[in-house]
Amino acid sequence: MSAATDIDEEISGLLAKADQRYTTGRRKLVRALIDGGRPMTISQIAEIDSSVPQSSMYRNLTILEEAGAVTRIVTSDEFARYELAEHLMGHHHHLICTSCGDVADFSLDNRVESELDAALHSAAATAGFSIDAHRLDLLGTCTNCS
Amino acid sequence: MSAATDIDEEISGLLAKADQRYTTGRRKLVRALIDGGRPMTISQIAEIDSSVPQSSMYRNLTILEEAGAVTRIVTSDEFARYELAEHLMGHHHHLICTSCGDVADFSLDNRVESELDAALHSAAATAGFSIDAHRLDLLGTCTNCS
DNA sequence: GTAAATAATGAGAATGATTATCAAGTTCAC
DNA sequence: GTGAACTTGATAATCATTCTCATTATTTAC
Repeated sequence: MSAATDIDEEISGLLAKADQRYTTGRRKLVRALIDGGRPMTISQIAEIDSSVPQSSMYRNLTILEEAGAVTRIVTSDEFARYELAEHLMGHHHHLICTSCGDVADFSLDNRVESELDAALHSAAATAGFSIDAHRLDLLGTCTNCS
Repeated sequence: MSAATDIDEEISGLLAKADQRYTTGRRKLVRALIDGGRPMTISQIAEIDSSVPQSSMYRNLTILEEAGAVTRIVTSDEFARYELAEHLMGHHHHLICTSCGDVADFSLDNRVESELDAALHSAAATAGFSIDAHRLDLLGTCTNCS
């Protein structure tokens, strides 16, 4: 778990590599993502920092995603959600509430995670599929909704 | 793995329970999903059976989903995909090609699957989250694209 | 420093998958 | 067979997201 400053530095580097600047608007988005602490929709990010116009949010979240600093996730509802990329957050998974749509993070312990990885690699090999990442979500009901 | 006839019968029952008829158009959709053998977009289904108008596809796939016969899955591209529900297909996971967007099915062996389930239930319990299902996808490159 | 060059911003228009509408066609109950 | 209730399909409407472009901010060259 890095301090916010370290994250900023890393993102600054990622953007530089992509020939992009780490502007004030982009810093605000990153700050909001850190503060939110879970994958957030555009409007949830706006609730945290309403000073960033919507069109800039979309544009800059896309740029941050292309630079590898942010991940865009699509659940089952109609809104995309954004969170800091896995190498900034640590590997984790999502609890998706099918009632309110909200998403929270959780992780599995390393033993389970690596057994799973082994099984996934062997399954992928059989199918001739080359793995970049895996994605594991739980669908159910969160504390607020139950 | 049930024969097509058994699937039809089961779907007929699911629709009846939802006060819906198993009409010709809905049968065609189910047939196309069986024939496709993987989660398909609206236009991929139309390639298999072009006799069903687009508005009916959307409407009836939604009805089939509400009846529990079909699952709608959203990956990262802009098109939703549909497949037969898990209790008709068997529990499985998805290989999602980040290059062409296509999705294929695979399964893990039962030992891994039940260890995973145990780990997931304990993680969910900690978060006070009640699990309905889990969803595990591999992101990478399929044989066609590599 | 200053001015030209280049990039980022923000307001609003455009796009496109999906959903809603509604007149016409089907099916069911009696 | 008739009428009520449901389904269909063509088209219009919706709305998250993307694009456009004039304005503003930042960098670079001198």
